[in-house]
Amino acid sequence: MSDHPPFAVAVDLAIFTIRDGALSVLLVERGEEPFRGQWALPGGFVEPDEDAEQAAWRELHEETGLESSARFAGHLEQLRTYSAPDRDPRMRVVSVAHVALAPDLPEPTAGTDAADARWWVVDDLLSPAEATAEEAPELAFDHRQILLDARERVRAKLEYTTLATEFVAEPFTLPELRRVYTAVWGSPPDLGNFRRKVLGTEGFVIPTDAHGSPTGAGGRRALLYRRGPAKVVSPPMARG
Amino acid sequence: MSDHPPFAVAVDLAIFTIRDGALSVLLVERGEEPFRGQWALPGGFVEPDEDAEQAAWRELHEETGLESSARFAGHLEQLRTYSAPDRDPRMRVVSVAHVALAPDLPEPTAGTDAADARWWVVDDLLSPAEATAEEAPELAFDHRQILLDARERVRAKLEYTTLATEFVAEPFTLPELRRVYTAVWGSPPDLGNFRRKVLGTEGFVIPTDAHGSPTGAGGRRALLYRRGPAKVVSPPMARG
DNA sequence: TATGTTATAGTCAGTTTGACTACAACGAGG
DNA sequence: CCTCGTTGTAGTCAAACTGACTATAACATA
Repeated sequence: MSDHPPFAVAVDLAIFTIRDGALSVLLVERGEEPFRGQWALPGGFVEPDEDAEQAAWRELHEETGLESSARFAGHLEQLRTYSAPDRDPRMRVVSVAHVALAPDLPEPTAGTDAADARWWVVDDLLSPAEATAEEAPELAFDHRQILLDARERVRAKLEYTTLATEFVAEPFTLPELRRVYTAVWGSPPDLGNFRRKVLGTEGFVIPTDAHGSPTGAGGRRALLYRRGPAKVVSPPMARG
Repeated sequence: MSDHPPFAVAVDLAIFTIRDGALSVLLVERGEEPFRGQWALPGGFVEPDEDAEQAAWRELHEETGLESSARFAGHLEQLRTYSAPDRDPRMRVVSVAHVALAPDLPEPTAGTDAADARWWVVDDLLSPAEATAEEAPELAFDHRQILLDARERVRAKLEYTTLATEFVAEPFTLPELRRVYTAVWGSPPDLGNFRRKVLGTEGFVIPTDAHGSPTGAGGRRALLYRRGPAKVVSPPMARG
């Protein structure tokens, strides 16, 4: 075994939500060098007395404006660790990236060291033929790769878990839940088969006896459901 | 954003192989404090000019005795990062754990700072009613948890990927491949259905025209196969 | 009240599964 | 060299699940 050179350890977050039917991610405009003025995933350094997950929760609360008092409804999990020696020009920084997702997150407030913060449509950011720079800026550091990995994680997890319910506020309707899949996968799952799968999976959702509100576009009002205790969907739901 | 306190960054490896029909993992006996004399996953610190994956490969070669010259046949992937503040009593160390697996790994040689190194049966180490201390020592640091997570990763990946082929040396027979599933899952998948799934999944295995050698227990000799290009199995193979 | 829109229910052929049974090929012991 | 136990291979069949539909009920809005 050799020496143990000092590293800085950071967390970065890909915070997802569904806005206007599109999978969206929170980015902050950097107010400091390096990459000043560029957009990046929110994040920060791990403090001496916390682990990476606690740091991620702390950053999540800071960036979304939900102070620790407010109970955060949603999901946070570790994605993977990025550790290329030159990923930060200043110094050696390894980043433990996390994925978070939640319904109904408010417009963010710029953090202390961020010039600005807003939601972006993920597919715009990652489309190969990048849209206009207005809609798809280059990301700082290796955050484009992190975002790619994070999107794939969420896409995959919708297949074999009940994670989609974390994207909607309770109570919710099945059409709302289906729109989550549509946003994340890019195309809607078959309506009838989707219902059959969700309702046929024990503990995926729990029916209530209430009906949703008018959507503004007419049509029958859907039943309202709550999240069930089930976590896995087996066999998985097929991706379009 | 605050300061960035210094951390040490290490990698730990859960190196799996199948020995005598049992999923086995390589442990080293620590020759240094802390946890001197206890058994631990092999690992080491990340050097200034390498990323975590490179460090993991380096440790893998060192610990298995395969020097970089010898081509390592197997698989290495990142598992997750463990960062509890008190996980190492000496100092703040975050560990990027990896899972490796390979066929036919030789008896290990003790590394420079390890008193000893040998293979252990994973299920013995992790069984709730721990067997005798001879067969199931307590692991140093949080390595029991890492090993639990690593085993679950391998179990899960056998379901929906062709990873099992990384546990056998080419060319291999289907019964050999089935023994991998038996060892990892704890019970054998149905013989006929297993063949149907493997042979029916395009690119899982490639048949050769050669037959295996006598097994010593009589019986028909099985056909030999090579790994195919397919990486995923969809729908997954059912576990037990 | 008419009309378009949306949720819900049901159908049906084709595929995949899980649990079997039958057969073929081989090594070893008499 | 013939028989027997062992192991690999092939096939069967009902049950479950899927993917692609059609039909109908329940609304909101005009």
